[in-house]
Amino acid sequence: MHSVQDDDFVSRVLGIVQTIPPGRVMTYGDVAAALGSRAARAVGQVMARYGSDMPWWRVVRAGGHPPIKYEDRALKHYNTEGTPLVTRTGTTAYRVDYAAVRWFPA
DNA sequence: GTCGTGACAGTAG
DNA sequence: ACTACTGCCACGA
Repeated sequence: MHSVQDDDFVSRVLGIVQTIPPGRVMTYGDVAAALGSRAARAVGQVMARYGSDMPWWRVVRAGGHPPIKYEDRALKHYNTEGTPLVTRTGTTAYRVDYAAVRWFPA
């Protein structure tokens, strides 16, 4: 029978994002890989359009950085959820402790 | 069916 | 650390 999230790429991406537990993160590439695709960019597009209603901050780039235009907002969420961050003194940007919080859907 | 776009990834300088 | 270029895939016009 048909699962709800098998309809389109969009629904599947959203489904994956919602499975990411608090304090954990996944890269765009990993989300795409979880779908069996390499469309990391397409995942970003979906988030930009439909991510408004979901924990988009739990999806980060390969380097561990959140979306470039939303780093401020993401930081607030990380701080709230207790997501381990790695900061370098003298650098403006931070990154999540990717190795420690990396999550892959079961 | 073609073109342009993008909350990306990886490599090179 | 940074920017620049290329490759990749899905979507809208």
